[in-house]
Amino acid sequence: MFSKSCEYGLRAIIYIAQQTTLKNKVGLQEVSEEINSPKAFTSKVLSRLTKSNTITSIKGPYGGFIIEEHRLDSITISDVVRVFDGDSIYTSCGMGLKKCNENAPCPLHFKFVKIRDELKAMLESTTLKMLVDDMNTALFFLK
Amino acid sequence: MFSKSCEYGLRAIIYIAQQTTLKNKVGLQEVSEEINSPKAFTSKVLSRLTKSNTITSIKGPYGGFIIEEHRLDSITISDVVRVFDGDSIYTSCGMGLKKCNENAPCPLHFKFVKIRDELKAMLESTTLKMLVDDMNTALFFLK
DNA sequence: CTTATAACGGATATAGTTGTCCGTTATAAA
DNA sequence: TTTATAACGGACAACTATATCCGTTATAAG
Repeated sequence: MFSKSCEYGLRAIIYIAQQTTLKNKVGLQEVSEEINSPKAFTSKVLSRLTKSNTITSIKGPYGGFIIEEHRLDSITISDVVRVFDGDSIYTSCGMGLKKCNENAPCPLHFKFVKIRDELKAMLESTTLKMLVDDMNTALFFLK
Repeated sequence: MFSKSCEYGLRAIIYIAQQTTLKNKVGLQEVSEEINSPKAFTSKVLSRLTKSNTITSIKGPYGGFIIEEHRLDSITISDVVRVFDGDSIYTSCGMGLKKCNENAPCPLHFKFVKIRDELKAMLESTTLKMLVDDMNTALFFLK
């Protein structure tokens, strides 16, 4: 469904979001341990989130990664997915046709669009804040 | 969403199904032209569909590929997807956790399962016969 | 039986993704 | 100003998916 980069990115940003609400700044080492991901690769992943202005990085001693708290309810899962995988998940044809739309549909087009739109709605309506709140009321895992 | 192999496989089998209802046997050359896919690679794809007993191949002159007509309403899109991509699309975690289920869920698990189940239901309920019938009542494209 | 045809299958090439390594840059603390 | 720390960034390695090439096998027709 999503690329590995995107999967690590989702797990990482949710962990950072959670720690942000606890006023903790976290480093690469800690993130990769807590989400069980390869450290060097996770570094690239976090850089992409930083360059897309989704998270904030602080260099040097006592540095790390944070998310500005007021942004937790404006950053959605869809935002993160777009950073890594673009919008292909929302637009690309199920059977790989370059040009497939309601005017020139593949045989699966209309059934596919229905599911795709629901996925899109779910990802766009789910914010980091909602997920962090969920994690405070029940047990969820990131590794 | 699906692998390239799977995408070619879906387009190919729908084309073969359509031609089967017109009593036509089709060859590799024709299939790859009609679905706009690389010929040699499509050969591998069709071999997988043959070895999984989804389509039938006939070697030698006047050979080609067919689908036994009585099977058109028992072969689903899901069957084809499983041949190429297994059942990962139905079972794997959205954020890549090896062990993610309702007892040890990732933060997206329950929202994800909802969409996944709808996708599964759609793919499992869509038969080749339904798609071929659709193609007789409106214009659909395979390339 | 011979020939032409078309699927089959093994080997190899290419591309993209995932993953590692290591030196550089920024910066907080002493 | 020096030192230690942690993110950054470029190069490269490994792996997987995609794609091609070409000889082999089966078989229909003459």
